[in-house]
Amino acid sequence: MKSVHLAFEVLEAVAFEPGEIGVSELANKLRTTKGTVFRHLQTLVDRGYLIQNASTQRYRVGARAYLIGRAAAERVDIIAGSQDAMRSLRDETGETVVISSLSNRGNIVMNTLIGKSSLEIGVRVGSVLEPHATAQGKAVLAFDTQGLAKQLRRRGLAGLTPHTVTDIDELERQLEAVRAQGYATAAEEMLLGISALAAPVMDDSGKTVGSIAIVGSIQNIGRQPTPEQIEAVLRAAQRVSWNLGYVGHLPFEPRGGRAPARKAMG
Amino acid sequence: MKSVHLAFEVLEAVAFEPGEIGVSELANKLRTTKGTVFRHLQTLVDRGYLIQNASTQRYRVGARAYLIGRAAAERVDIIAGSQDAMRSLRDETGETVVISSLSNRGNIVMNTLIGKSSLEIGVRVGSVLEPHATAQGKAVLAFDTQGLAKQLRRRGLAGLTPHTVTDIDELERQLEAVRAQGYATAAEEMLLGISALAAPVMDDSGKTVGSIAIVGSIQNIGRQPTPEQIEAVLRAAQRVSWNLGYVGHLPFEPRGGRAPARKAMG
DNA sequence: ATTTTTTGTATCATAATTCGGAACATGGTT
DNA sequence: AACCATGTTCCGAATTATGATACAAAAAAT
Repeated sequence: MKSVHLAFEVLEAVAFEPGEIGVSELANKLRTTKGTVFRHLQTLVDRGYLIQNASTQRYRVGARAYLIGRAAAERVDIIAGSQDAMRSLRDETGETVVISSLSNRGNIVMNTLIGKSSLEIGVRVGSVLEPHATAQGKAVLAFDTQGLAKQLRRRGLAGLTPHTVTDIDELERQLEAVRAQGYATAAEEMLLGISALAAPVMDDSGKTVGSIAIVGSIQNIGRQPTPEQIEAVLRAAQRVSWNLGYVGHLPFEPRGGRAPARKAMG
Repeated sequence: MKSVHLAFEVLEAVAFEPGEIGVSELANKLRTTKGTVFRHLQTLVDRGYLIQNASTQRYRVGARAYLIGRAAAERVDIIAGSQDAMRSLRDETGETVVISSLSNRGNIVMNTLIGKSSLEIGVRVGSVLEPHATAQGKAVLAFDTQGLAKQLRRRGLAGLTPHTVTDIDELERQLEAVRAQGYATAAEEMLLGISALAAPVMDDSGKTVGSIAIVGSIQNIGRQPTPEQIEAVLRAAQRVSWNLGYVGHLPFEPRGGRAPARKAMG
């Protein structure tokens, strides 16, 4: 479905462009001809997904794109089902809360709630979370059943900071620990000074569909997070999963039963 | 651009469907064949705009549609520029606030903020506002320069309640009043018991691009709204218009404020 | 001012693409 | 077991999108 794919390429290129963009610029960004891009822009304007600035003749995203996004927000389960849990988690921990969703395009940041610290730490919605260098990535990898971890062996692990796990066997060991604990951490593995704590979110079929995480300064979320932080994240993940129809408990037991791993480490 | 149009028809049909929908149902809703619809569904799933429920094999809107919408929310001026004014207006009046945007598909509800009354009155985002039977419609008609009012002559005015204005000349007289006052009202003209008060929103070129309105019970927003309500709506409209780059004042003078220095947004 | 470059838009023949019908597979219902 | 409705696959026909070329107008450069 070539033309449809191209139409969406055009839509996305314009939508994610800050400001406006013209036909020519788009054409060689998408490696096509001006004529083709022009035609696509026209139909998208027709449909209200884009609008053309009458004076500059350049294009920007339009109202209809916003409307289908709103419709989606009500129906994409992990968005609708995480609203309350996000707020609770933010209030309990004070940290920035990040929801990510696993799609065929990777583990994508879907929603965020900025923490209370005076220095605001955020993550851009829509960005792709590195599987091996983020807490969210590891939380999802550990409980994934489609063999995502296998794919990493071929690709290799890029080192983003001195703390990034670049050895695949070391990563596997960490994933084993994540499975045992029910949560994943990543301290300064993506960006120096920033740390995260994440837990997986499951849907009604028990499949891992995303994660909920807190992200903050390494000063607030330590290499070994506090039991309170862990408990709060696990509880939030459980709540969201239940909202998605997940039955039973996540691999951990948030309350009673086996306490979260809290070994006295050297 | 036939296939692209159809692709968006499919996307919209699925996105605005409450719950999930199947290939066959979609095919005769769009008057096409199953094969064609199926192919389109496939490419949309490919791109992440739709997802297929593995167990029911039916389709629903997906994460990417949400992301596009989020990107649009930041760049569609009237959405981004009305956030604060909406909240203020809601707090000042206690009523439900509605933002609408004028597009080639009509005057569309883009965003709402539910009022404080215990009986919640809302308007569905995405719905089309009747030009002649809503305060928002009249506010836009009165200040429109593209001859939207002319088009109504051909179409005629459908009576939705006993209070709907169905005479085109009477409507013209009302529009004249709207131009003089800067605001429009519609008491029980769309739905008995419900009343609204709206003011137009202008962009940097001075064109009317939408409206901001309060909607509520006829008990709270009377046939002749209070000066406080009128003042609040007018001030909100002025604020939003300024945020869109509109220079100078709307046709009224809210309270002797002056326009801020023109500043590019984004 | 005048040329040069770059922009958005229009046209058109070719070729690749999408379409639609029919056939197949599968699961649920009668 | 037969039936019905569903999602999916296949393939020839022809509609449809493509990209080269051309044009107008606005910037940029001379």
